[in-house]
Amino acid sequence: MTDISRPATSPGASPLFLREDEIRRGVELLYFGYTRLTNAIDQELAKQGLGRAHHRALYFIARQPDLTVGELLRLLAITKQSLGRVLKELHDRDLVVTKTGALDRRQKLLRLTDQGGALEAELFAQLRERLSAAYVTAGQESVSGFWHVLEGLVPESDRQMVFDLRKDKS
Amino acid sequence: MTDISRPATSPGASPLFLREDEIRRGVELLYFGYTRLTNAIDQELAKQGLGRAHHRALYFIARQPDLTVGELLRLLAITKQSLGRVLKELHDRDLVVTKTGALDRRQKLLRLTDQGGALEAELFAQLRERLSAAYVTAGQESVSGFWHVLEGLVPESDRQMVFDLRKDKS
DNA sequence: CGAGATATGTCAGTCATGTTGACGTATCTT
DNA sequence: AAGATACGTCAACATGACTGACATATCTCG
Repeated sequence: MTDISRPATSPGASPLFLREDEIRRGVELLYFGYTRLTNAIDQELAKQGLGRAHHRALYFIARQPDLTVGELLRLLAITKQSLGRVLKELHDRDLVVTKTGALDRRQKLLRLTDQGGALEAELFAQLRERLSAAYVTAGQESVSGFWHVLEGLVPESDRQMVFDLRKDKS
Repeated sequence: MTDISRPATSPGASPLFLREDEIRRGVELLYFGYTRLTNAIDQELAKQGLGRAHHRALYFIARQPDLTVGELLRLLAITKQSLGRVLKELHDRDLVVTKTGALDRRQKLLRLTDQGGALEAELFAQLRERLSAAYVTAGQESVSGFWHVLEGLVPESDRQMVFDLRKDKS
């Protein structure tokens, strides 16, 4: 597992010639890290008869209450049809409620019910457990690097949308 | 949902009390980073009439020639049935060949054909482009942190398997 | 040598989640 | 008043996963 730094022979070498192994390492860790993290909540979801698609919707609605359907569609990057099914199921189970937008009455604003909030919190607790452990083991410096690299993987066109999750809707 | 964190003043506080926002940021970046990276190769795959499942198999076979079916099953963490379908399609398209294990004749060792290797290389080039750019922007220090955190997300029980990808089978 | 474990393949049926393309209604904007 | 936008919904279909059972060849060990 060697030193991944720039080619020893050529300190300023072009980014295009990063060693293949460095790239493969990233691909693999991203794959295993992501899939294993999501696995962490599958059991909990299965108990409720829900799938990962439902979790993603719950997650983003929890993250940004009064999210519109259109915003959620852009975040998930799936079709209206697919999202419609998921939202209908969440609504039928009283996990999500919608209200008509105040500024634009065409919009539907999404919110979790108390029950939905409780479920999301339970699922989030699993994610927190895993990610916290990884953060603590790696240390604060590493966490910053982790974020930094991942930000670079999000295409320019999506970056603002992702960052906006951290703001209140006001 | 307010600040659940430890006092900002207490650097060594318990891992259980990392601020919620730090965790959510990780979840989101991991989600967007992973999905956007995999999106990068979907178009190429679609041209060949293949899906992501095929790519994952191609990837790991390229990574470790003479991989056995059982090892690939453990890496992908899917069922024999699912993998069987994928391998059959790759075999039918002359992208993958199998040979009987020399040491254990029950095993089938998997390898890419020249054609399979060429396709994998083309797909890998897309991944390299994206990841290289992210690495370069973030810098070497960040890349190490990125790896370090992701390693922490892989459960102990899988870690050896993931690290072993970097070794030759000899 | 023979019994049991292991590596692989395969059957049939099902499910979750995504897709396309068309169309309808309410509402906003100009 | 006309056109754009936000949302919902129809039918039909694709992909990739699942379960559980069973078959075959081969290895390992007593």
